[in-house]
Amino acid sequence: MIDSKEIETKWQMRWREAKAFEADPIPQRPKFYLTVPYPYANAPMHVGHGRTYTIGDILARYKRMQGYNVLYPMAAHVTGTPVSGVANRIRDKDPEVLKLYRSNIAIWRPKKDVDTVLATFIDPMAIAQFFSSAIEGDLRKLGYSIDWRRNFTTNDPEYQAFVTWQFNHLYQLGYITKGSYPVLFCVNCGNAVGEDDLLQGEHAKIAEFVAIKFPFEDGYLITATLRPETVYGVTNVWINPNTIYAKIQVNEEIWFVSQPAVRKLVNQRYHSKRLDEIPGTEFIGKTCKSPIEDRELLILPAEFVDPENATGIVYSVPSHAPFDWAALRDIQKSKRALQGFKLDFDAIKAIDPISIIAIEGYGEHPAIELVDKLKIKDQKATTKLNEATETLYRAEFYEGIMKDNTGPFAGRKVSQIKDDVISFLKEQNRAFQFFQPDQKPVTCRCGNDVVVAVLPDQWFINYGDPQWKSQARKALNQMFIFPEVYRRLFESTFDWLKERPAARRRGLGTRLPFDKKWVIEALSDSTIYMAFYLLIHHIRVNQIIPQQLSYAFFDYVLLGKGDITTIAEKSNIPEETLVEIRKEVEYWYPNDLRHTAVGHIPNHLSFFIFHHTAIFPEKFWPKAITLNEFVIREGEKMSKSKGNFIPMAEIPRRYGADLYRLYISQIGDLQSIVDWKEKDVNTARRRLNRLIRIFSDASKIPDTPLDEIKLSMASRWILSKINTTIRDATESLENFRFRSYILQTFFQLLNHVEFYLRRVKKSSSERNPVLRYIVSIWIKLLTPVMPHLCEEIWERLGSISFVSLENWPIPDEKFIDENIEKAMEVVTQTINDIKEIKGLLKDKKIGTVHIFVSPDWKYHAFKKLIKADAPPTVKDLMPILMKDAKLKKRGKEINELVQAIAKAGGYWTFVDKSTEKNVLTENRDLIQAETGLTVEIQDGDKPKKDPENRAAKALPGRPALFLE
RNA sequence: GCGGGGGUCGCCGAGCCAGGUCAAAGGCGCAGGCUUCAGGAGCCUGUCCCGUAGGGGUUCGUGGGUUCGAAUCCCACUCCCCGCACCA
Repeated sequence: MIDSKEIETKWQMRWREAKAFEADPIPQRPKFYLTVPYPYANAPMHVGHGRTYTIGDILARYKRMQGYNVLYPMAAHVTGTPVSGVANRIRDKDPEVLKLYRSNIAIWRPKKDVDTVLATFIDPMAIAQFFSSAIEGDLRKLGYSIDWRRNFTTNDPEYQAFVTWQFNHLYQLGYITKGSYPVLFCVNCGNAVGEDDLLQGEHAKIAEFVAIKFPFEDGYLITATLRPETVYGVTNVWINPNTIYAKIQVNEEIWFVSQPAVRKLVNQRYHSKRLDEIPGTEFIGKTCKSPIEDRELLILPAEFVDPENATGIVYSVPSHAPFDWAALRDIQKSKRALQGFKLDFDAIKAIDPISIIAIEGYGEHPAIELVDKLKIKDQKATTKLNEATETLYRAEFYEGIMKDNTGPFAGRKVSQIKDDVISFLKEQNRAFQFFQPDQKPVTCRCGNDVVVAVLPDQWFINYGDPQWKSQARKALNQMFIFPEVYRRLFESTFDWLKERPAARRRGLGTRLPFDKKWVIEALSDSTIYMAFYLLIHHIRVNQIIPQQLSYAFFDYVLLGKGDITTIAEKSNIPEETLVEIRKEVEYWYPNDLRHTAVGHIPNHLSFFIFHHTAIFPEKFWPKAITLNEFVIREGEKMSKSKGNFIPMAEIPRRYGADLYRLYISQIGDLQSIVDWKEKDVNTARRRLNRLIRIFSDASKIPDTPLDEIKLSMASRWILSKINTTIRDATESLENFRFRSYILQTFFQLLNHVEFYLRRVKKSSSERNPVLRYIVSIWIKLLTPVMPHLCEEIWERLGSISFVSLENWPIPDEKFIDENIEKAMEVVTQTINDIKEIKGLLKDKKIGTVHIFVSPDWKYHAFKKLIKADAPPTVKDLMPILMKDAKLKKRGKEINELVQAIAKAGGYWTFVDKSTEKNVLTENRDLIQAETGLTVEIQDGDKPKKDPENRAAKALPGRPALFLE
């Protein structure tokens, strides 16, 4: 028997010792350069991650067997905040993180060593190194044919030199821009915060308000809104009487805002001097001016105004804002609400809502309608008011049209003028952008509230550059994308891609060469790294230090630019070395295929294309992308916290690499999200065990040439099957149909071979040689999926080479016999028919089945019809046969025949008469065994026994039956 | 909302691009049988409904349409999932 764990280790060692997958340029051989994403090295990978790598490896191995020189490299991504975040939290002794990382380390290390390793994790690079090498071990144990010499991490100084070079290029090309940018920010930590840094509100986004200035006394009331277009409908301003406001000086202006808003403004680059504190009540009853039409507006009290929200001052648009209407109605209704304020009740009663947006389905004042409809009592009914606000906002934004009283915007759709309104107001110095988190509370891990800060000198990569974009589109159009449905996703991504912030103030990574305060962000440093795999082992072998990796070095080796003598002198790298590296690049590049996850389309893969077109000449642009969806487990997303996480490291022990590879690659089409089900893995395991049994039996059979043996129909059938399977499997793999490939080469072929072995007696002289022939081909077909088992059997069959490096099989045409395959289908179909009839006759005792092969003339008729290639309808087919004088006299029978074809909608499988008769006769035993009946095969033209006159009903491929 | 994808016989999931042999692969589950000391092991059979002759009926989100013929093509509707930018 075969111990899968043992053979996996054995062959992994052999491959390693023989450097079987270390790929160097071989000029006379065609190359295939395949990449998959490097994993992020801050956590263990799980069974789902291996889907992409397995599919990549199947392809790599297939291409290698097809004669390509294949390079399949791997590295580790460590850039950004995750790794450094973990290090920080371990340094801070965060108990949750300590626990998590203890269990992570325990996956690979004995219990006694865990704390020692954990102690090193205060250094981010220790984490990166640990996981990077752990992941390498995991991937090796799955038998991936990776060239590990080229492994690196993205924080290695050599890689940083490469990224530096790339960004210098982008900068020179003018693709790097600078501007201000709002981010979630923790004032206490003095840093931007990401999802990982948040204690509460981890999915918070930034909401963009428009602050609008309402002239008031010696300055402005600063209101804030999400709907600046409503400023035309303002009737008054709301102030919370129960809070204290601040009077501040910003530049040359005086602003009034709530106290919490002052801090927000500071973070958003509005530095202020605090002049005074003013109770809300002091504003009430005074007036301010509307920002654009210069109308007098009364300042009124409203409790719904939250000083913590936005600027703490709200302008009122009762016609379109439910809150405003509810509050206005409250004070118009009752004088009592105004007690303690110096307010003219009549003036308040005189306030009329101003309608400025027309919208179908609503009347003059939509907010009033909604407040009435939802039976909102007063301004304290926050839940209902929020609901009404959202409904109305949505409706007005997408369907609303500005009315005539809205100046330059009259007649236009709300959704289309929003930006124009903002710039219109800005031009008149009446507005500015104002940000805050879109939810509350949002707190940093340090415990402080998170605010929005505007960073003044953020660096962007400008994917919106029209020339760059059209280059990228050109590249995309030339690329092969599979599954093809995803091309549209690329196209729409390219459409909306614009400026993208490309650097941060923290985390691991490479510093921006032209502004060293900034660290290049994790997606931006991973766009053309496929090229780096071609350099790194040369850099190491030649002991080139990072300082030698100048701009000119990369320009020469990657782009072929510059004078080699000068570069060699300046960098102190010998000319021969430079030439060798350059040759490596010219040989392997471009990347022939990138296989990765669908989720990368809107970011990494798009950047991958953009950056290649920016940096490299067209001949180095990537050729193809294939994609797969992710993996869930028993219907749920896998995550460490849910406890439903199967670490990749456990695969060899729990399943074995070959079984894993088999299961994960056939579980679903690339474009489906697949579900890892333990039951299904087991099914695959059972099938695999059957295969192993057959393989190991076959490996004991001495090699005997097949041409010395007389072959039965059964043997000819299975020999044909294996050869047509080569053809079909090759076609499947050429078209990236991995699932079909495995169905054909594993599940179906296994069924066929078992069927064959059941039918051919052990003692028969043809059985063993045929089996051995089949297995010797079969191994090769399966090597890409289950390389360990196949190597083992290959060796046992007496070969000294690696089957991984053997040639992919080519179908042997002399064995392909479609007639026999079809004939067997006729047999199977006949068996099924007999079973069905037998089932229906369960009351009667049946002992014998008479099988009548169709009369001659019907085969002739069939051939005639097929040759005519007419639609399978009675009116099309009849004339064809009626033209034939011999057939014409069988008018009635012809009609029946044609009816049958028309009903079936075409022709079923059939063979010529003698084949049909032979195959039924040869398989008499089989039919008898399957049906439990004695089988009599008769010729429909001269039946010996046919009491019910069935022979005449037989059709080609569908013999008539009589059971008695 | 915008953009992308999808609703298939209990469940998962092929098929749809290239309409006919599709009651629609395969797996899981379920049922029956065999094997076994026993078994959550293995093997075989069945699994939309009806049927004492290989047949018939009704199905592929809903409603229309094109066609001799539609799960597959067209139109409308409906429901679900994902992405929308600093988490990689």
